[in-house]
Amino acid sequence: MFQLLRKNIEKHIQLTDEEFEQFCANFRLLKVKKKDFLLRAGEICRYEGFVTKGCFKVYYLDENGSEQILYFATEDWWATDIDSFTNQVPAILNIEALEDCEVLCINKQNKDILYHQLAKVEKLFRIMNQRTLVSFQRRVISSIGKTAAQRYLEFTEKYPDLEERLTQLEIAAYLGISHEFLNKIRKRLSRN
Amino acid sequence: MFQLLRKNIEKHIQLTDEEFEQFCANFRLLKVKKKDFLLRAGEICRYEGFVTKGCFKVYYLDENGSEQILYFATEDWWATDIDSFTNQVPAILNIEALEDCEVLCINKQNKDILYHQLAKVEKLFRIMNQRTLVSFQRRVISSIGKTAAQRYLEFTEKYPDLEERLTQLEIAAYLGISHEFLNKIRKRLSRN
DNA sequence: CCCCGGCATTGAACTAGTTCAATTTTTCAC
DNA sequence: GTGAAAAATTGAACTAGTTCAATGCCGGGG
Repeated sequence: MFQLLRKNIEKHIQLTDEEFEQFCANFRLLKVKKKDFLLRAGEICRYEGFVTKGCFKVYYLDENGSEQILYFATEDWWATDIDSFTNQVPAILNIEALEDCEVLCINKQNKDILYHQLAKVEKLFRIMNQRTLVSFQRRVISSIGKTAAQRYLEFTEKYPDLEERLTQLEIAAYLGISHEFLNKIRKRLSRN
Repeated sequence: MFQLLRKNIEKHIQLTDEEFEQFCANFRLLKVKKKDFLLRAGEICRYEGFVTKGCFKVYYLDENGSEQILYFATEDWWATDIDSFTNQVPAILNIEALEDCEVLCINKQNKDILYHQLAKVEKLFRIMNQRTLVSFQRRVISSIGKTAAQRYLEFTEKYPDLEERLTQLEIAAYLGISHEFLNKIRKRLSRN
């Protein structure tokens, strides 16, 4: 559990055993049952979470009640409404468990403590934010420039494991198309 | 020129005069004429630039030769291909001047020096990345969930000054629609 | 001053994607 | 295991957005 977290952050910075101890001391393990929420839009986001088990959907719910899924957070992913968490303002995103989940959570206070105690942590999150930013920039490029079928193929190539784990409705809400149309795309593709 | 840069970074962190001197010493002013490129896809992005005059478009050029504009960088904006700049890999983005421009540029080496010399700089870019990330997340939500007309209205509300400065083609390439259709949206809206 | 290349405008025909509704299949709670 | 609910499948009618082509506009370089 914590080993997974360690591996995750050591992609970006190195920590001694003591430093990692100190790092972990600020997290606590939360269990979230399927269909329960880690965050609801309107609330202030209390946690930044590192998923160690299960899968969440992070999504925006529009005025018509339709979901736009920003990303899926499975094992080894972070999940939060960054704006709400860092600025302690009401969230616009929902974070809901698609399976029974376990998440290592840190709150704002503890994160600020970490930033003070360990200079490296500032760098860690700078790099993580940067990488996430790059992937969202690519997603914008895809969503404004590619067809639904192309975006679907990109999705399956990038996250082959996710496809089996999710329903057609969820994938459609991620791609920004109706689930009926996704069904037609799949049929078309399977006929080659 | 440097005052604009100072104001820009002091939204996020405070610097003493000496620190700011040190900060600035790593930048140099570049002039880029209309239609010239600050970066071309395929090259390695040499600079991270802070625009002090003019306007750039930062865009992806797809296999069919059509442009997807990621953002416009006018005065007080930063422009770069982050992935290419930080990891020194070939860029996928083009950065082209829409007007005669002036940019304060820092190269990778100098940026790394800054990260070492001034711990605050790490924080500065962590926060800047974070804010940019939030705005791209919102853009993804819009582009997968809203109609072209809604996205156009969002754009004009968010960047009222940009609308007059750009051509219809450029705005359309930002919204991810054809310029003909943007024209029809505008006509429809002006008839109320 | 004029001409020309790039931009805006418009309409017609088309295609991608949606909505609705009906039916089947799968899942899963009891 | 069974019944109910959620998800998948499919088709028909529709709408949003594209593509192409023709025409007009207009601003700046010679």
